[in-house]
Amino acid sequence: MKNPIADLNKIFDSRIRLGVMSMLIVNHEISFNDLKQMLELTDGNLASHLNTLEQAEFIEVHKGFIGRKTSTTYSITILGKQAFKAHLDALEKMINKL
Amino acid sequence: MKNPIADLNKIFDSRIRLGVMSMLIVNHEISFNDLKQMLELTDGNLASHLNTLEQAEFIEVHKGFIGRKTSTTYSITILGKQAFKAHLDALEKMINKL
DNA sequence: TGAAAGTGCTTTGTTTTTCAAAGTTAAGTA
DNA sequence: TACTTAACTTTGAAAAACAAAGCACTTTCA
Repeated sequence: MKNPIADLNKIFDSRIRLGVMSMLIVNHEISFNDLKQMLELTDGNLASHLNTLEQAEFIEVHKGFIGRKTSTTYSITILGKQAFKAHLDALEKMINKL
Repeated sequence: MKNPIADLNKIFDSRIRLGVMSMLIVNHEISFNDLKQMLELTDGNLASHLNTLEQAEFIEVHKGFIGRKTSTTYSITILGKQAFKAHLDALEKMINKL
């Protein structure tokens, strides 16, 4: 039998990063603030997880405005989509031995 | 909208513990050694994760023998089964907004 | 105009988690 | 008696998670 966890992506071990990715798969673009509120995180905590995802090139940042207020939004990259789907597939495989 | 990660169990953030649980859901009883080999872990690392799961009362230990050799085996508890299933449900819900 | 509040960070420092490696105990084997 | 295997525990180091505070900038409100 094969190691069942070998294909799970270490980056997605984190509930928070998993949450960010799942939100970004559903909504094309989400603001920092919305992520913060939905996931109930402090600024620093969220920022560091977003940073990890950005380093991995799984998400992209867009600096913009809403009216005249600054607004930073995030979206998933193609690479991120692939990695996330691969992770979900691996999870599914691991579990569907049930 | 509700916090999508609120129902994910922190204990299952770990790939390793996730792997242990998924193996124990499939196979009623597994030895330390088999887990070690399947998940490709060092003794200490596996032992500590098993310990975490045991503390949470998600798994049970059975000290026994194979022939005259000692053999420690592990099995999932009812609580563990519930917690794992709840976690998988939460994951599914989170993801099935796709 | 000036204080307060919001956005999106970075910095700081603590706590927690993760691991590998080495040591340990107890039993089995050559 | 030495060596091996099983299943740990201990140690220690590195990485990760996190809250809180600070910061730069802007807008809003009294």
